[in-house]
Amino acid sequence: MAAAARKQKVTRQNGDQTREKILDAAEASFGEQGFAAVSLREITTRAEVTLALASYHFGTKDNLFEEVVARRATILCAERQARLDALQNPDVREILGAFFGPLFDMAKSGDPGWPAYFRVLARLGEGDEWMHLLSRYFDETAQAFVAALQKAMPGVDPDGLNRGFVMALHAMLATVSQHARVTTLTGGKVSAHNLEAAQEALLTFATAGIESFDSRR
Amino acid sequence: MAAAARKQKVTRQNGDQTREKILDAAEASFGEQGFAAVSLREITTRAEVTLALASYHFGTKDNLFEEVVARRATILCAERQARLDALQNPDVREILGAFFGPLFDMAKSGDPGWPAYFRVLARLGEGDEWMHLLSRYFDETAQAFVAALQKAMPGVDPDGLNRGFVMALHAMLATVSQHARVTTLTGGKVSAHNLEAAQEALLTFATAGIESFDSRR
DNA sequence: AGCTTATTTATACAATCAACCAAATAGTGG
DNA sequence: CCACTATTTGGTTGATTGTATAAATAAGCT
Repeated sequence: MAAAARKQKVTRQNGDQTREKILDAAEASFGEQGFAAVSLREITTRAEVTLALASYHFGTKDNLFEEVVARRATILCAERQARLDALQNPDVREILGAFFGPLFDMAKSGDPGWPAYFRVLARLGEGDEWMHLLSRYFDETAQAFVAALQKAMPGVDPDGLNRGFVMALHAMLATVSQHARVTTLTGGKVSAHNLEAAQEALLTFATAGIESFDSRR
Repeated sequence: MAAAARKQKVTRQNGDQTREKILDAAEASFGEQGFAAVSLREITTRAEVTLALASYHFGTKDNLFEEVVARRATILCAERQARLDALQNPDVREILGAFFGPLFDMAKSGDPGWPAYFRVLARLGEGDEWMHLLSRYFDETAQAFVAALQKAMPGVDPDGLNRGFVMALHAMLATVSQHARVTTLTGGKVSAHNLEAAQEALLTFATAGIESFDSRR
């Protein structure tokens, strides 16, 4: 019955449950309002734990934020890499599909944590304060995708390709965070929450955008 | 000699100068750190005025922020609209050029306030808290451009076009705010501050992206 | 000159913040 | 059972926050 493992698990289980509750609450609040606008009190209240537990489990507010980012980053990047590796001689659309796909699947998974997480990521991309987190958790996978694109488009200027990839990245974040701009701009006619249509539009848009750097077309 | 006008101007001139100083400082700080992370004390210190002058001239912090957004929004939208109106039977690339162009011209104008302002705008676009400001100051012009695109691409699904426009918008903001992601991703090989190259890449990327919604191509 | 108004200053306030700490609790291994 | 460790609690600390206010300054107008 693996008594030792169970005992150890039971011992830490309470603590881990608390950790997760705090991370969930922090993720939701950071996604809604951004890092600076959220207080630890708001997070711990939302998580239904006492204030000091945030310090106990995460030390500082900065550290808590990093752990929020890190928690799902690993899952996300692993899935991306797996989809990329499964492709054989992929074209641009397939590569970008492997890059965008996991986000939409997770957004539609029913776990409300994922949409909240994407809003956190979108905010990460707004300033340079947290650039080191983006680099640490996403650059490796991102570079693999850029390399794949380069292979699919031989002879294309790498600088332009990198610029295009980053632009596609921002378009992606604006989409999966379900940012309401497209809704207000159209007077409510287009909903940011229609992920099916958004995914198709994003893939079409980004594929054409990136392929446009190939002068042979 | 319009003595009355001059007198009134002189009376208010001191006040207007401090107003501008506060707006400049607020613009710079908000751009660097975001709304919530900046204190009024930091702004007034930077502007070399006393704290209470912020309250006197702008009332609340929220109001100061709105005036920061509004100040250059009118200039920007007027220039955009003028360039759009100057076009005759424009294609997609020309329309987007009229939309993006003013941003780059102003970024290169030498006034450091413009880059700071673009960083503020980029932050505005990441959350929904300030959506009403975006709507109030930018929607009218933006809708004119969407209409122009629709005219240049008759028969294209308007929803897709709107989605494409918003995606182009986010790519644009990431570009003109000179966000460092492209720099870190490439290990410093591509600089976010190379506006010439960035403008060309953005226009190429966005044009192809939006034209991709035209099924006749 | 005096009266009025706009601007600026210094100061205060109540609320909130992140971080810290000592004590209490509970579950585990010896 | 006892000692040990992880977890949780309640309370405090000193700093910082946005906003408000009363007094001072200056400048224009009659």
